[in-house]
Amino acid sequence: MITQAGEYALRAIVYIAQTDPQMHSSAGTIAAATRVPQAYLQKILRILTREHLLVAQRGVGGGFSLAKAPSEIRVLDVLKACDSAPERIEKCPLGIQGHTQLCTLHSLLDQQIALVEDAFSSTSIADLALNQSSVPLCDTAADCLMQVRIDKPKASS
Amino acid sequence: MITQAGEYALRAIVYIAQTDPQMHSSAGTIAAATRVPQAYLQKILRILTREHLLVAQRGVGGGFSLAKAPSEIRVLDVLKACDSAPERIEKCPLGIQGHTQLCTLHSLLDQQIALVEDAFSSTSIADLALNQSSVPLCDTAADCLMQVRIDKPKASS
DNA sequence: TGATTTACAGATCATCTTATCCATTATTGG
DNA sequence: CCAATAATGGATAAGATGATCTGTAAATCA
Repeated sequence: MITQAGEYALRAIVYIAQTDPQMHSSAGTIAAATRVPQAYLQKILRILTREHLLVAQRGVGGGFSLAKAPSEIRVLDVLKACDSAPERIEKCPLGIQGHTQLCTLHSLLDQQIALVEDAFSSTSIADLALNQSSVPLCDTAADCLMQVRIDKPKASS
Repeated sequence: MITQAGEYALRAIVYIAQTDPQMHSSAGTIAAATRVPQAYLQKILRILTREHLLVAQRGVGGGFSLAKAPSEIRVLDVLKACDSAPERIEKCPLGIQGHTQLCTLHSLLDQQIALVEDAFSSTSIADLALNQSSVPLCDTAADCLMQVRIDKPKASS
């Protein structure tokens, strides 16, 4: 349905939307919380930053935060950013001249794509972020942060 | 949405459904008509035969034909045969213990998958095959056959 | 200024999907 | 039996996606 990169991007951006808007989340923290390979996630976060869905901050206390309000980011925007959005079938995939209308098969396929695209277009990250009645994406932010700290003991040399 | 193999498989099976049920269509003929690389299509046709959606016949006049009535073959069956069917999200993709319910994000994704699966499950090949009111998948069978013949001149050595 | 943190950039690797090629086997027709 | 046709099987190549690694640049803190 969507690519792995698209799935990872959505996890990351939903996670960030659930954290304090003032804070930055580092790639390592997000990776641990969302169970995504960190090195790969970093590339995806870079893409989302380039596409102005996130803002990045380097150095101590840095990381990533949303570039806009969660309600202003559509699921479709995130998927488009990492080339994972469903693409409508514009013209005959067989490349037959004169087939100006889609055949029955491709009409069916395009119709399904259209429905999915609609759903992703009308759902914002705010709709997916944690609230009273929703089920959380991952364990609580506190848990995740703890886990990261535990993994990094002080070097003693 | 679906893989290339799935798309090719559907093209092929819809094409065959539009031909005389008594006749066999060779891989070369189907490939030319549906604009699919012949060598690759042959592997897909083999899969569809193994899965008992098609029957194969070797030798002169041989080729492929449907194993059942077009109305008895669902789009979903064809996609499943070539591992291109949308897969429901059964459990938390993050692998978090205790997440017995899907989070809001994955509920959205699973819901879309379910809708598409439903559509593909309730549409048969008969629904896609040529009839009075439908748009054809490819050029007429006659055209396609001609094209194949033209491409194969008699060897003269 | 120096050390630490963290994002950035590019190269590389692995895996999966897509696609090609060639030899072999079965079937038909003369 | 021989020749032609067409599916089958397996090996291999090419491309895209997913994932890793290493070094560099920027920011913070002491």
